Amino acid sequence: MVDSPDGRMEEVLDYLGRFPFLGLDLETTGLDPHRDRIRLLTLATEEGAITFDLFRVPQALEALKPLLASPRGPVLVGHNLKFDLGFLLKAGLEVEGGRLWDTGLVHQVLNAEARMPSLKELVPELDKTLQTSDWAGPLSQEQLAYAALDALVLHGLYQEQHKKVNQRSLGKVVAIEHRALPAIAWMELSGAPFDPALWEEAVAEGEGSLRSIQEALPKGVNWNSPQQVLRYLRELGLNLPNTTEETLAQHQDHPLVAALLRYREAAKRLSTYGEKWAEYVHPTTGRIHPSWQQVGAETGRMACRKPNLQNIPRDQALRRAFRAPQGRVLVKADFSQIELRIAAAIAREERMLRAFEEGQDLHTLTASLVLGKDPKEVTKEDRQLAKALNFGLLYGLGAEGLRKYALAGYGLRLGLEEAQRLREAFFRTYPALRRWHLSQPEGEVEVRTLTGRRRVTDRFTEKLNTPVQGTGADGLKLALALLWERRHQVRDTFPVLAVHDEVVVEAPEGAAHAAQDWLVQAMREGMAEVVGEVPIEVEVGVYRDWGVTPLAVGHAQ
DNA sequence: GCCATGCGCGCC
DNA sequence: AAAGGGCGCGCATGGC
Repeated sequence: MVDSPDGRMEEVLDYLGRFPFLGLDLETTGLDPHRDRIRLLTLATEEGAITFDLFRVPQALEALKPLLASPRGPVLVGHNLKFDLGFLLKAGLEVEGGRLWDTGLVHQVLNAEARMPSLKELVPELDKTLQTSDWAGPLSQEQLAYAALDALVLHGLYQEQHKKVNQRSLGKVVAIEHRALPAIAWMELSGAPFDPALWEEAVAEGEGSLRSIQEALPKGVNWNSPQQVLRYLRELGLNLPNTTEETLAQHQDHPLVAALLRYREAAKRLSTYGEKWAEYVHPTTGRIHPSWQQVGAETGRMACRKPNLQNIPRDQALRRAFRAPQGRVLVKADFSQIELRIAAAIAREERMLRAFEEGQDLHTLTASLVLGKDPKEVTKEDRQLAKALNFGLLYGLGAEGLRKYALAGYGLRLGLEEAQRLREAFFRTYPALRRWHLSQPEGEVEVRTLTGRRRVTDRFTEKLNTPVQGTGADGLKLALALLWERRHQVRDTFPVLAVHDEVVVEAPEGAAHAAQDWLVQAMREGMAEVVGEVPIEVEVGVYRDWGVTPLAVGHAQ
């Protein structure tokens, strides 16, 4: 326990610096790095733990900088390090990802799990009752022992996980996760800029349209209840299997069904994207700090919660509420058709690869090849159809599925035979895709992304989708990692959103150009590292807000 | 009142 | 031969 400033600090640091790895754990006065403070910082070696009481020795943090924040040094082992990094970052201590080992993330990578387990789940004998005790006042012996034990158990876990990572050849993936980790902590701490007044405007308009739609619907039925809707429609003589948009879309000619569809859209807007959002604005930063889940999907994709910023409607009225503060801008960049490129690389589909190399529009190409038209004669509708073919058939959609998918997703009505014919034409056009599908083994197998991320599944469609979606996630994480590692190339610039194939950063208006280059280079290099030979295209623009009000547009290949 | 589940739908 | 995949959240419902 280090609870008084004395001359031993240098000695202690010297001692700690000689170990290959250190368990790291913070006890804080709360969960919010913007409001709460670090009380204890524990570093554990296999010999024992040293706990610094930062209330009594605040200068210890500064003294620990050379040990914790230099690019080289002991591996820092912790559980859910995003939490600790948020507090350390807030305190001005920047840790490099190459030195980290997060037992939570590694467990998720080892088992392809979308949820991070608690440390208690990995070390059942651990007693967590003190975790939520009062860490602001005088500390009991039990509390001190708890802080030390938490850090100590990490050693055993690290050894165990390290072995499994090597056995399953997951070293590369684990490295990607650890390099991305500081960037994600950074993004969460920074938060997204949000203007509640603009949001409220959109909400008010939504309320108006909901009211007018409600007038077209009979009273006495809860239109939010699928059960009641189904019963009502049956009384009208419409016997439907369910009330999904896909089903209802086939009866749009019925005025009540049409009104119901409009009601659903308006109601969704107001329930999920309504008044509640004011609560998410942080009282001190004035921004929204969602919880980014680094391994949020079994494929390796990220997820986002409380609130989810990855499913904001594309409606400009809502997106413009994500608005940079005065004098600042948002730079938004996204990968163009990234999953198709990755699929083409994995399946070695020469025709697709050639099209990408020549800079062709793949949806137009598919339309022209499948429909036997000159590319110049491909209509907007043809291209829409090709989009449905490309995205649906790639991952194992059947003819019946294609019909529904084309109708629900693209508003296109196809007959079953027509769908069948298009499906066959698609696979004749891209024979390597067919071979890729046919080459999938039966039963439970492991599938991997191009970086080696692993998932075990027995489902055909997951065998196809996981390597593609997961490789995209790997490339995006490498891009985020590069932003962190190259953060000194820019000033006052940081990531605020990551949406699967899109990254948004915030920058001073005068530095927009530099921020754009920084972002585009990281995205190109990050993705290029995982896909190899396929060209990567990144579309980028500078805006006041989330892609609504442009200042300048650029293009980089 | 709390909690789990199913349905439905926003995004990629 | 056939099989899109991945999330989070709000509401309704039913059990306690």
